[in-house]
Formats: sequence, C-alpha cells, structure tokens
Amino acid sequence: MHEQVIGMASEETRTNDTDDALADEGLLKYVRILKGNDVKVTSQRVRILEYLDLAQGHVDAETLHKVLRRENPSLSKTTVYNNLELFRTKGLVSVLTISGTERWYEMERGMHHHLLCDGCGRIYNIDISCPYLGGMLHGEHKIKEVHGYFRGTCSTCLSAGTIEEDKED
Amino acid sequence: MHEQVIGMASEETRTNDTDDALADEGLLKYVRILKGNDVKVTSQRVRILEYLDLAQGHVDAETLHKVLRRENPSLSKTTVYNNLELFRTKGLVSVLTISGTERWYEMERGMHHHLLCDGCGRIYNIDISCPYLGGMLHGEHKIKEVHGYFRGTCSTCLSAGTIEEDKED
DNA sequence: TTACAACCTTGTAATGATTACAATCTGGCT
DNA sequence: AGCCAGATTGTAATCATTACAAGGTTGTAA
Repeated sequence: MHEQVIGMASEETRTNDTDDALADEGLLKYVRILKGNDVKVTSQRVRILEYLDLAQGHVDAETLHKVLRRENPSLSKTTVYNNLELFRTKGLVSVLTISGTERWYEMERGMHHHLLCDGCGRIYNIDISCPYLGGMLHGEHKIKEVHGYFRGTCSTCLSAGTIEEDKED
Repeated sequence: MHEQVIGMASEETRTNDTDDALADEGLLKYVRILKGNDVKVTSQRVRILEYLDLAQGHVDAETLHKVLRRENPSLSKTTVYNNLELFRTKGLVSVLTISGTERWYEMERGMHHHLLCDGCGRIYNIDISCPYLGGMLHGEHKIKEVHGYFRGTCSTCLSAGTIEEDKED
C-alpha cells in the first residue's frame, strides 16, 4: 500500500535538467506527487494531474483530452485513459459514476459524497462525515472505502420551484 | 452475523412443472405491479420483471437478454434495455454501478447499500440505516435518495487471509 | 556526458455496451 | 371485431473504452 502524497510537498527534491521544461513553479507540485507515488514523470502526466487538481469538480476523460489537446495536439486519448486509470490505482484520483453511462474523475481530497440534482443535473460535493460508516466493521466485513451519492434537488432548483414532485408509491 | 450474498430478500418457490393456469397464477403478481404503475402489460415486461424479482442479486442487461431468449428467441435487446429503463423511471428497479463499466439491475426493495469485496469481487447487500442521511436536508439541498457503496474485504476473504495489501489494524 | 533498457506515448483498429430508427405487431379500448 | 397508440423487433449507428505495435522519452549507470 502506498502512502498518498497529495498536495503537501514533503521534501525539497532537487530537480534535474529534464525538469527544465517543467520549471514552472506550479508544476513542481505535481512532479513531487508523481515521484512520491513511484510514477514516472512525463509532461502528459503532470498536465493531467494539474488539470484535475485545478478543476474544481468532476472531469470526464473526453473533456480532459479535448482541453489538453489544445496545448499538446498530439496527446492521445489512450494516454489520458491510461493515466487516469493509473492515478486511480495510486489513489491520486477518485472516480465517480452515478448514471452508469459516464465516469467522472476528480482529485482525491478525502471522503466526501455527491448529490446529483434532478433539476439541473449538476453534481455537488457533499461533505458529511458519517461515523457509522467510515472504517467500520459491518458484521464480519471490513469496510475500507465509503462512497455515497444522493439524488435530490439542489437549493437553486428548490428556490426556482420548477421541480414537480413525482408521486411516491 | 453474516450477510448473505445478494438476494436474501424474499424468495418464492416455484415449480417448474406447472400448467398454464398455475403459471398465470404466479405471473399475476407482476401484471398487477405493471398495471399499478400505469405500464402497459406485455409478455416481455412480465417476464423481465419476474426474472428480476426471482433473481438472487444483480442482473445485467446482457444476462437478462441471454436467459430470457431461451424461452422467447425473438426477444430483442432493445426491448430489454427499453424496459429496464422504463422500470427504473417507475421506481420498480434500481440500478447499481460501481466500477463505471457495468450496470446491474435489481428489484427495488427499499434502501440498502452495497459492498464490493476486493478479495473475491462479490457484491454484498448491506442494510444500514444511517439517520444522518436519509430524508435529510443538507444545507439547502433536498436529498431524496441515498445510495452507498463500500469497498472492502468480506468476511470470507478475511478469514481466508488471502488479502496481502490489508495491513491496517 | 553518453548509452541503454524499461517504460511511456501515439495512432489506429477493435471491442462491447447502449441507443436510434423504421417497419411490423399487439394490448386494451370502443 | 376493429382500431390505434404504443410496444417489439432487427439492423445499423454511436459512443466510450481498450488492445496493440511502432516509435519516442525517462531515469539511471558508466
């Protein structure tokens, strides 16, 4: 099990020459994260990780590819998919799936849950710590990760008052 | 206290060797369900609903189609997909997605959550009522449905002791 | 610095699930 | 019985994701 290195630079790692292309102070953060997780550093990985980190919210592979291709037209979808999956196995990003037809990625930032609004379709992050669940043993099962998603109506749509309630059964 | 692998919900015993009258008897249940939800009754819908009800656990569209085609070779995938989606909108079945690459359907039987075992890959139903979550307002958002899934190690795999990565106390 | 092996990226093609569509058929009502 | 909205069917299209092999890059060791 690898310890996650997220956000916090643990040590001043001296950069070598190949980092010149990434000499941007901001990108060093991601170089450190990658190295700290035994992931070989490439410019593609740094950019993908940076984008996920700066994006406040959920990104799908398609969007990621489309956006990053503007600055690196040779970036292939395979690279995007490969690295998203790699980051997931390293615990750097988490994957969100609600409808079953899409996969959204986001930087791993500790446990939180998601609300899918039936009004506007937006996804909200919900920070709830549920002491009943995290790290518990349920019966004989050992629970390591808790993922929750909710369906409902967000405050904006509630105040707009445009959502008709379905009859309950 | 062990959980049963998916499908401990009420199981109906049926005889394979009944005449049409008795078969109709069993199917009436699903005819009523359909009519009660303003869904036009067709033989395909009745069989799909019955299968989901009797199935022990989560069924994917592919399996459903393959199995039901044995008794009705002209059953098309489109019909299966259309009706699964229809049933979902009617609240008759719920959809489960964890990895993002699959969709499992199951009869709606009230709120419960799911555990995906990292040892054997099985999915367990977990009945937990979490008073913090159900029916609550979080901030200004109105939460109508709560879906949870957990990743962890099931009791069987824990006692088998085959999970290497598990080092937490 | 140079060389090298391992690994990464790329483009294309393949896969596999899901959806669109138009013709045909059926259930439920008059 | 007959009608018609809507259900089913088969085929084709779509879409995201994965497989693969050739070529390029990184980290390391001399």
